Amino acid sequence: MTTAIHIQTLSEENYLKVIYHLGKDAKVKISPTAIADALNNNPASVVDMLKKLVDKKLIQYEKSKGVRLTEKGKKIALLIIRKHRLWEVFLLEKLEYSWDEVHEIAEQLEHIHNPQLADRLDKFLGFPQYDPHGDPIPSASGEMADIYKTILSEVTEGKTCQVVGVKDTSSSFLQYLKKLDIGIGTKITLIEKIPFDNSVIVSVKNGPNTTVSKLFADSLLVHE
Amino acid sequence: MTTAIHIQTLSEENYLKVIYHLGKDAKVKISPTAIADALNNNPASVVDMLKKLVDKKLIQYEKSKGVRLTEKGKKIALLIIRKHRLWEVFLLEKLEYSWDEVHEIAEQLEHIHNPQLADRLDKFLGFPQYDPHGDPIPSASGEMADIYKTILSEVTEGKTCQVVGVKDTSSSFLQYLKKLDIGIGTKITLIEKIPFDNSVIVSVKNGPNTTVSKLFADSLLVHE
DNA sequence: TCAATAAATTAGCCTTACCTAAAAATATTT
DNA sequence: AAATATTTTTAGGTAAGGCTAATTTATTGA
Repeated sequence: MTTAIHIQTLSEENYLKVIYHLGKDAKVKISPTAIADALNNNPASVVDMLKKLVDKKLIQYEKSKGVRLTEKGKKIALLIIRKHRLWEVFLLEKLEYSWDEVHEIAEQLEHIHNPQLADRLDKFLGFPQYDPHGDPIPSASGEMADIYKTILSEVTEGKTCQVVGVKDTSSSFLQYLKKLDIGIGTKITLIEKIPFDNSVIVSVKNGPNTTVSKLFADSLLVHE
Repeated sequence: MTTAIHIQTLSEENYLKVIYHLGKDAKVKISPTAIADALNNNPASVVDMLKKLVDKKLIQYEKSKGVRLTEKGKKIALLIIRKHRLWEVFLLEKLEYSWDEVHEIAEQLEHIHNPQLADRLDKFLGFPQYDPHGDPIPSASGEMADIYKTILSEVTEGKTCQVVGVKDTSSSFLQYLKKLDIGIGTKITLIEKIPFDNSVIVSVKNGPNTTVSKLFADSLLVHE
């Protein structure tokens, strides 16, 4: 049976995406209010839309259990997230946008509909596993790798990690990164943590040791 | 004075684009009915929208003169056309879509908003001058080259031209093109036209002479 | 347990961008 | 110039997807 993914409206897609994300990072009940907060709109509007999504069999909704995506809804949500993250990689790597600019544009691009688009983009980009914020890109079949990213300051002494993103996108931080020659994919070895002020001694690209502050180490997202 | 290009709705952008195109290929009066035909909607709806566009100073409308774009409206229309054609190049060259698939996806992509997007895409693609249908890509400043494209059968004997697109996107035609090793940018020299059946003798990439039918020569778009 | 508070829902409105049907204005023919 | 046809415009309506305000239902905690 071919479960054709019918085209959703932009608004429906945003609801599915938000519901997916809310369901991810906590096993809590997903309420209309939570969705309204995430979408920056009104709970009353959410209730309307939830009815529509239930009718379309994209979600299940019982006051007791809150909102849950159906398999169909989850599939669509994951495809949107897949497209979002792939486009982010494209914008950063090919169009030279910066980390803090890609998200907003990807919010628009994720809604472009075409059956082959995600897979072709994926191939063109060389099947990236993570987006510029270090979040995993769902596979064509809708599987998503675990998120291993942490902040540099939590890496074990002696371990080498790879930069996947930043938590701070201020230009002063980004300029400092540039000065240290750190970008996405850069390998950093954590040499030692200094207990006194929690600063961290690292080696960038196996180069000479450098000391960075706790603030810095807290702002850099890495994969171990 | 910075004439900020305010964001238009998708619908407004489509009106501006259609009005631009209608104004291009004929010096005729652009009427609500003509616009309705082009957009596949109702003249009554068009009249509504024309009022809105007049209010926004994107068009001028007098029953006597019909609709005309203001400078502001023209600027926006050209930017949308620029994005459309750049995305078409991207889809064809980078994502390996075929000539007949790119238009529909570009119809969506042309509405992605970001101040730097068109220019960055342009640079990434190597500043292409024409899209896969042989239509000129407006420059960043909103200038558009003339359209020199014609069909192969109208090329002068002895002249060499370059393939810019196809008029027929049937798979039988596309397969035949593949067999003849003809793609976008391929150089073809028109050796001789046969009066009897209007077939045409050509040399592809300065290779051996081949004879193609009038139907074929009418279906291939080229630049002289 | 029962008030107090918070969340969910309903009811009624708004805007956008369409629609149809009818009326008004223009064009075209004869 | 009148009659006919065509366009344009007006009037009133619809579906999406928001909104506020009021009501109902749950939750909490005293």
